[in-house]
Amino acid sequence: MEGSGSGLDNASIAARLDAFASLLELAGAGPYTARAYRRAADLIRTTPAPIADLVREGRVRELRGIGPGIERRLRELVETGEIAELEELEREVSPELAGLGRFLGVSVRRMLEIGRVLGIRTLDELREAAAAGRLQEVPGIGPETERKLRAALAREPEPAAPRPLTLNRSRPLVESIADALGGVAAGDPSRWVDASQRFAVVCRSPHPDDVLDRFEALPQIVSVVERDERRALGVTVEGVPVELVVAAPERFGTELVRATGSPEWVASLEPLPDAPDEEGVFRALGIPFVPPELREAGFRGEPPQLLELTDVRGDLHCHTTWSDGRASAYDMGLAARERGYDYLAICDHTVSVGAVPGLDADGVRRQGEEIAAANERLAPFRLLRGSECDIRRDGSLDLPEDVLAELDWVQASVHGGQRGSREELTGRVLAALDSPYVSCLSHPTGRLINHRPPNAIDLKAVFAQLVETGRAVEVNGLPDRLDLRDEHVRLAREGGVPIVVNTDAHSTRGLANMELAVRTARRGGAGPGDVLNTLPLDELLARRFGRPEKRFT
DNA sequence: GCCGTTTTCGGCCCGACTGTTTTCAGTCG
Repeated sequence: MEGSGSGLDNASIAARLDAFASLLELAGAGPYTARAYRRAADLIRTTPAPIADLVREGRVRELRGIGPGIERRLRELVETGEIAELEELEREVSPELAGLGRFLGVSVRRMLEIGRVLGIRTLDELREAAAAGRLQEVPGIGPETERKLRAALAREPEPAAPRPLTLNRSRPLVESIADALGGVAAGDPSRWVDASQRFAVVCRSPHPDDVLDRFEALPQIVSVVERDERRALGVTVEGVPVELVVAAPERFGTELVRATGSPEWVASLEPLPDAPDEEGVFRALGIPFVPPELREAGFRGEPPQLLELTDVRGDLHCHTTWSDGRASAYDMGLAARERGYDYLAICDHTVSVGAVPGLDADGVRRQGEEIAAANERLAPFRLLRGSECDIRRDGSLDLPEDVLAELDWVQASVHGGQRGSREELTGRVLAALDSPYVSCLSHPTGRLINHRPPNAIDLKAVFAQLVETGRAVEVNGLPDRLDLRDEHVRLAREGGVPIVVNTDAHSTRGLANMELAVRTARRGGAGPGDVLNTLPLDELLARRFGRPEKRFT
């Protein structure tokens, strides 16, 4: 609301851009044009930066995603209250229906087709038509699509909320600002929260005005929406709010603990004593130092010994050009050796994944020859012959037993049919774990942060089966997976399931995501003793339970 | 229409697959 003299708040502006996007798309504008308007609308809807003010100040283009074209439309909207071309387009089609497509998950074109066939122009009329069972009158809509549309119509629209940032974006965001100000990154990313929403930087200075001025002048800050003596709330070029706290030197530790911990955890320690550093705060509280990853609601007592990145001796899940990776097995091995590892398991996809190139039995064997040759050049470092073997719809594995038996390490994963029922998914995974050749279950819940919810799988049942047969479960370090997530790591660890921290790297750079897997494991309280790939290679291979000798003797 | 550690043009993932439907949108890594 603040400062919007024209009465145009961000939500209204975003709604107009969204409508424009839909109608431009319909009018035959390029798909990238419509996408650009939608992205700008999403940004404007969720940022606390006052867009109307930024337009008047000529600063709106500092936001990433707003260029000269959209700025022109925004200026028109702010100055005249409308976008003339949009009003023109709206004479021809129902803007309400056009906008609905996005909400209901169907294309604008189909939405308007629904309106044309059923002779309706508003959401209320659409609801009536749906209730009257008329949706199937529209060509291309069968019983299944009707069911989905009715379900979507029954949902209440969710209030706009900014998408949380995954760690590959959230950490650089706070770190770049902290570095520029000589401060320390805080907020959710400092605890390695997988989907961060609260961003903060804490600086130490007896002259807060200087720091606050520098913050306002940073190139990555577009707008400062709140400022008082020692605190400011700025909005970055990504539209994300970042809190700056300038602590007096004697209270730096206090403010850092406050800005790092989750609100619930901080509240449980209040009042926080003054101290110049974090250690001083914990000392004054009379409790042991708590690593940032554990500063969550409910944490009490003595922190366990946590896994360190340097404990990890190898990575047990990566891809190569044999499937959808970008580097050869040799290059991946070289990069892993440079990271100080002793081993790396090459686990390319198998054929039934479909959407990516996958290996069949013959491919796995030919790759084995390449890996053997690479090992001669990499020794004593060792590439392991592995597979990310798909768990098919019927719970069977996507490679024949004799091929699986040749491999050193088998990750098993569900790829297709992830929206199946709890019974289906749990059954599939348990059936796959029946095979003695599976070493580790990959990305068990299949979630993709901001894209796909976790599968309906009974993790407790799966964990019980893993414990019984001594197989491991993965913490996948891809920033949008982090699967198992923190709370499931805790569940696995408490159940005695061996954990493996992996990157699922598709390039040599991807191997760096090990830190995300390690931090996620730490958030779940995992120590080196819980994690199999802290072991030397011979011990790791000796720990592969469930091999034929165990099963068949 | 926007953008840049492929920087002022050429990408912006995409192509096979699936379910539902009979032409297309969603899914998957």
